[in-house]
Amino acid sequence: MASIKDVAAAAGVSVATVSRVLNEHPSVSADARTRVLAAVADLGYRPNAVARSLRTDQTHTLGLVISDVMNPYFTELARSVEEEARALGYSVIIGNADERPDLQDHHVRNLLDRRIDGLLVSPTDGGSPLMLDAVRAGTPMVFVDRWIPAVDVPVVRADGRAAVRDLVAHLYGLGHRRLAIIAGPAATTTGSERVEAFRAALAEYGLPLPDAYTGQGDFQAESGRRVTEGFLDLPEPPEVVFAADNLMALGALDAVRARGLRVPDDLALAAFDDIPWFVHTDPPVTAIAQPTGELGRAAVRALVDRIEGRTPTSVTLPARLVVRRSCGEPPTPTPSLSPVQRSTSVQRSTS
Amino acid sequence: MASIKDVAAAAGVSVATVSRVLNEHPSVSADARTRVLAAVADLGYRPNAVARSLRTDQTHTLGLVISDVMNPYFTELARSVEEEARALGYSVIIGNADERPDLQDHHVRNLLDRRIDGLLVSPTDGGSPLMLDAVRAGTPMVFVDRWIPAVDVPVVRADGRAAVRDLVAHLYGLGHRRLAIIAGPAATTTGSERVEAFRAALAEYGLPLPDAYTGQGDFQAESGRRVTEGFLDLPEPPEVVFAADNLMALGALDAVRARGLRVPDDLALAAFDDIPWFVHTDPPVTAIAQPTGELGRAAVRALVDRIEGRTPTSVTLPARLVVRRSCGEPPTPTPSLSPVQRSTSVQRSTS
DNA sequence: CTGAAAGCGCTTACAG
DNA sequence: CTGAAAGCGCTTACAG
Repeated sequence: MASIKDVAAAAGVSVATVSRVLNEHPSVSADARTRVLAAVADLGYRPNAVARSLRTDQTHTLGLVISDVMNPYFTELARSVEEEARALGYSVIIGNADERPDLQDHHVRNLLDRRIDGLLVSPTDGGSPLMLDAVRAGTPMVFVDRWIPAVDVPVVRADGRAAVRDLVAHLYGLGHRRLAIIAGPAATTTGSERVEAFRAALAEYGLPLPDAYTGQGDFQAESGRRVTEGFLDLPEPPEVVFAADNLMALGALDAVRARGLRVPDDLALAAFDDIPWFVHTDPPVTAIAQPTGELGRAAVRALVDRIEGRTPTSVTLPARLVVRRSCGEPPTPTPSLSPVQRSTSVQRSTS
Repeated sequence: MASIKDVAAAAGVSVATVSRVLNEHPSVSADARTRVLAAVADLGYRPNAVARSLRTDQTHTLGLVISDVMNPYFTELARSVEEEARALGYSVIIGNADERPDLQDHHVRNLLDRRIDGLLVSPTDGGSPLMLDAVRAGTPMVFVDRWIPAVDVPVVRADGRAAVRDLVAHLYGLGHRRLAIIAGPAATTTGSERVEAFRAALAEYGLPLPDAYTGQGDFQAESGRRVTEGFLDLPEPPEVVFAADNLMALGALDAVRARGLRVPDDLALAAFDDIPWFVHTDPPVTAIAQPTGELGRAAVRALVDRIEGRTPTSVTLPARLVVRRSCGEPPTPTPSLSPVQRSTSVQRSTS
């Protein structure tokens, strides 16, 4: 592969001059520029980004460590992150932690070794020593979706509290009184926040959240299945289950179906995280939607601000309830033709 | 950040010795090794992968360019690629082409500039000059899923022909005679192969595939919707639509639902690519499943073989039909409890 | 406007 | 077993 030396030789100039035209440095004669450009085209020369990074100490690369790529929410997040980063001149390397702290550390270490300019992370746990060290060492970092308390890092996330309250109001209005939750790991902020918001909202209606109705999941489908089976085995099963993420909702759907029961007749279901497929499940799932794309973009902007010396700011965006059919909602005659706005933060889904 | 010089100074040895213990070179005295290791731990030293890459001319990194991350099939492929690569000591950088040739080129160029050791690609089109040049220049490359004919690059893919024939037999057996297809882009191998296989299978039953029943899609949901609407507007609409990928099937589902019609009663549906959600849609979708994880792993093994000087081999794995309910299949009393093996390559889905 | 030279952080023949 | 030195491909003050 041609190097800058080859180009210099072909153009009859020094490597310094080649470098200058490549980096659009103003002081290069028109003549030199033309000859260099011709040589570049001729040799099909492409600058070696590795060498450039070593010299300039910047890689123009962002690391993104997410908890689970197979989760459509995170896939969409990753997509919007890459888009915004590309628009700002950065590329991104994704590390998939699969909800495993050890894998998360593996990726953080790998990314750090590659000297990425900054790190976007949605922590799987409460924060490993490695991650804490990285922050302390001054690595530009921003948390997305999930965060680690007591660490001075900007966080970009959705606040689901209002939407959870809307959901509980919706369920109560539908006549449900025995509400259960499949919670995420308590070590994650989203895991604990969603149970707390749910519990608080229930309290507003004088409803309890007994331990038996609080299942411990891990944000993966299998745990949703397991917890739901436990609920169904109870002497008095709940009337509705709220899954703290879309994958656990999928597991819940599985569990109900496996017993030959039906949603919502035998057990109603609502989920945190809205995804395209929820429109097409049987029945369509009532869910809380996050402004995923906007979260990804805002997170990148914050990180790039930090990297480029500006002051990054934390961002909190609202989530909203999307009502469909999985909670025993009265059927809409022509669902696709009459979208009904229920309130500012509650909307009936179209299609 | 501490460099190898700092470690050398702290351990009272030369940088060469530090490098040797880091790379587990045998000829280092036990004493030197201990002192170096202590210094490394002390300083929290981590080798700079950028510098190492520049020097050794290898990045231990694989590039993966896929056509669409939001497509669950490719998400799963990416996941298995990363897993196998990690097991073999490589990391992977994913480029999402979003079915856009220009974006695909952007990523290929970016990856090449970063001097990745090898490239895994699922081409969006017939092959850009850039990609062809890369092959010619000797960049280790392997195609996954889709490939470019007339280019001497190993390809790892699934052969869907037998499964498509099984599908047509299944549909014929169900009484369907007017079968339509939502095809993928003709410029992609999977796009053209699936129509051809479908047409050939229909021919075996003396069934035609009229132009009106051949809709041109682009593997994205929106095109599935548009094509399906066209089918429904026909004086004599088809009885069943076969979508050449899961996203277009989703669009088809949308279109049918938007008209207040139902699958399979008004229009039956089958899809190429099986994904977890198809079990939970209304109705569960009959689909052709690829051995996605195995494809990803085999592709990585082929690429790493090529990189490390062994001879890579192309791999073709069979796809198989998974029968569910979207084609008017007779309902199974307890679907989850009685999985029925229909033939070696046709199975009735559990759950 | 241009080039010679230093240096980024490593690895690795070479000599001892 | 160990170190001095060269060199990977760039960028960038410095001098002219």
